[in-house]
Amino acid sequence: MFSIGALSRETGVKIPTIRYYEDMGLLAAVERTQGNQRRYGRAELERLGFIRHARDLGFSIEAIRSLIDLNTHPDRPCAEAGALARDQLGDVREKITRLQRLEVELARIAKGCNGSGPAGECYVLSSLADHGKCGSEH
Amino acid sequence: MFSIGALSRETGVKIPTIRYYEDMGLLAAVERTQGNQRRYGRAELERLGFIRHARDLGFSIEAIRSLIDLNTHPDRPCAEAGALARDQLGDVREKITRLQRLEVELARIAKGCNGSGPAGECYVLSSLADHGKCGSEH
DNA sequence: TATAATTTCTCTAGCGACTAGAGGTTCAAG
DNA sequence: CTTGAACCTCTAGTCGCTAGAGAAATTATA
Repeated sequence: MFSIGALSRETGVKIPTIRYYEDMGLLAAVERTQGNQRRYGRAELERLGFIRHARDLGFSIEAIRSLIDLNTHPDRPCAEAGALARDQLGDVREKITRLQRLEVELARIAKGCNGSGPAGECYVLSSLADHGKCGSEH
Repeated sequence: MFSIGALSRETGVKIPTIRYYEDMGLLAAVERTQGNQRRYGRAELERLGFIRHARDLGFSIEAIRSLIDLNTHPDRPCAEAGALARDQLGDVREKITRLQRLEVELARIAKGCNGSGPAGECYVLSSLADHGKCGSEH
């Protein structure tokens, strides 16, 4: 039996976040001591690990709710889980593409500034004022 | 003289967002008609373009405040603008690195699920439950 | 000029995923 | 049995917007 603090130490998830996951319905409302304090068991430790791992991979709370739902119904087909993972992968790839375009522009802009001149001649500032200087859309 | 709606159409920035930028101090509080409606000129159009461009590149409102500050004091050294751009570039590169690690893991996880079996045997779900299956940290 | 349609005004609240703090209660060690 | 750490609930704040209510101003048409 873990207190919320012990669970937090075990999993690396902060205490208010654990309570937040309970509010969001990702963690069940566990049993309490007579003094109203939460007491967790192995099952909750594992589920919290699952949640944390999914969060680290960028899944939304909403998506995790679906994943947990599947996880607790092992007889249901797993196509939905695969779809969620592929959606997430698509999102990540989109973000990477977008960020790489930004990287190119920012590198170009940052390189143009040697920091020695006055702001009136600064390439960073003039680049921001004039989108036309950018090589691509962003 | 533009109304806020005209400014919005010109720049592609939504009306509530324009008012938000004013609240945040990025756009000056412009003159009003007798009926209290905002009227903008060329200067605001350009500044809003600057803001939008910087936002598109991922600069925070806070960073943009500094950039605008420099922009309106052309006599000051531009080293700060360069530093802000390099910070932003560093942020973007960090995000890219992180997302690329996620991409690898997600691709591995998603690939393991052909969607035909029951959730009880789903590779996506078991991967989420067991971080140890991951090739690297994330 | 009268009226109707559109735009604008301010203000409040909501999004996602937490995080921080106040003020009070319970637990565990000595 | 006292002390201090950990816990409880609740509210509000973070960021960068976005949506909606209800009222007032502006613009277009008859």
